[in-house]
Amino acid sequence: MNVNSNTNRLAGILMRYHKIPDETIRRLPVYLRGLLFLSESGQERISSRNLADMLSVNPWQIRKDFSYFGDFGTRGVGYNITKLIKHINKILKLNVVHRAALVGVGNLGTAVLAYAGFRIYGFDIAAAFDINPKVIGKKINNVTIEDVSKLRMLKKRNIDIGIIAVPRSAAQETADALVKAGVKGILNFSPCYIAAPKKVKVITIDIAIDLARLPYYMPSN
Amino acid sequence: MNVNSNTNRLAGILMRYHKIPDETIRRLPVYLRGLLFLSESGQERISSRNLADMLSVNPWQIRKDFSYFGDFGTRGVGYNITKLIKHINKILKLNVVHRAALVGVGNLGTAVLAYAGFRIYGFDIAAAFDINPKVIGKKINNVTIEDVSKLRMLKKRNIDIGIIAVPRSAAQETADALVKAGVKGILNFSPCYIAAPKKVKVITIDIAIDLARLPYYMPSN
DNA sequence: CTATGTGAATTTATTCACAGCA
DNA sequence: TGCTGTGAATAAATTCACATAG
Repeated sequence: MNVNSNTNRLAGILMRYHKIPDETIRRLPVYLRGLLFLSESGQERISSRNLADMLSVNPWQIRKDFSYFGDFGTRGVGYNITKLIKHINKILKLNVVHRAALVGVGNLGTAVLAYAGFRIYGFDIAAAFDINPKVIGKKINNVTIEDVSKLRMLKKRNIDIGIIAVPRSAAQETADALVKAGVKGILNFSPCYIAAPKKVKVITIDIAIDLARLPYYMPSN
Repeated sequence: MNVNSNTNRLAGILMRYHKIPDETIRRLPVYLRGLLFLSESGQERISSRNLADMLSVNPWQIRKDFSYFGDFGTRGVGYNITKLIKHINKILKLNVVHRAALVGVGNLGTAVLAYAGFRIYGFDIAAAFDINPKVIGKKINNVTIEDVSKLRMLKKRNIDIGIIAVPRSAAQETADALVKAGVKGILNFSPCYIAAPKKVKVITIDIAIDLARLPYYMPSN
């Protein structure tokens, strides 16, 4: 009993030590984007202050965020950009290519399929599905659109992420199918809550909801 | 001087009293979406618990959020849905129609223009601009695409929101043009920071950045 | 002398527990 | 009795200040 309670306490301390704030995880991709930009332009080092100015955030926020993972920088010098990119990629598990399947190739789906911005984070949209016979067989961005009934065994095809871009009424069943096919994460563009097993992470992006809080912050005259 | 300091203190107290957490503002559109859905299906009342279950959040979070604005509900009964919708719309300043101008009618821009989800919050994309002669003059969703050089005097056209869906390299100049034309808020889809005067609120949506934190939360096996 | 890394202080947000009203 | 509304308690995130390393 004493042993147990000690073990639990220890586990608690270790977990607490390793616990990364969600807000930090949310910011890491932003830092990464900036760092990749700097890397492309050939820069080798950067200080927290300069990176902060560039991204319009606070330097101490950046240092605090990085400090959760160990010593990335060199005191008096700054951060080595290449090294930092590698570190962040590893933390976010972006150091391996993630293959994704898109479901729903309408206006938004097409935009997603054509969007180049995913590649810098190591994402590859490797498959696309739709229910509309008119678009099935078509090729967009080197991806041939398949019948949605073929949506299974994604795990076998090395696909671990699903992207939902279907109408709201079909969103949940699409999610269910994706889970069944073995994806471990879902990016949902439908304006609704998606239920999924705990082991599958769902992130919902609702463009309208972000727009909806804009007027609140706009001056009235 | 004494008077001044008292006034300031009073203003401070009043402002503190009225200060709404940003996180609450972020959640209001989510509640609103759920309530609109309920309203459509004819329901009249709902309790914080039922709404919470529906949206997969906590009841006390909902009650706390609403409590910043006064008494919306009836103890022992719940909330009147219609009344609540009106209240939230007013808080978010969605009780007037907001006309928006879209700049950049590529894949993403087209999807935005075709997206019906904005309407429930009272948004109306009233104008669209592009630089490509091939699309200028075309009509999508009843909006005729204009030459981007015509992008000015949006205020005169009663447009107060700008939506940026151009390549990153043109994002900042587009924002500058929108500000000059008199918009008070900008929704930016370009993967970069946008500088704007303080009086203009900018909200950036970078789809890739949201996707980028998905693998972190996905189980490794 | 410069810029990181981190405990401590502060601020902000969430959760709880229950008084108070229908 | 049922459900809201809200102070108080807790937890989380941000900001600060400075010791520390190059």
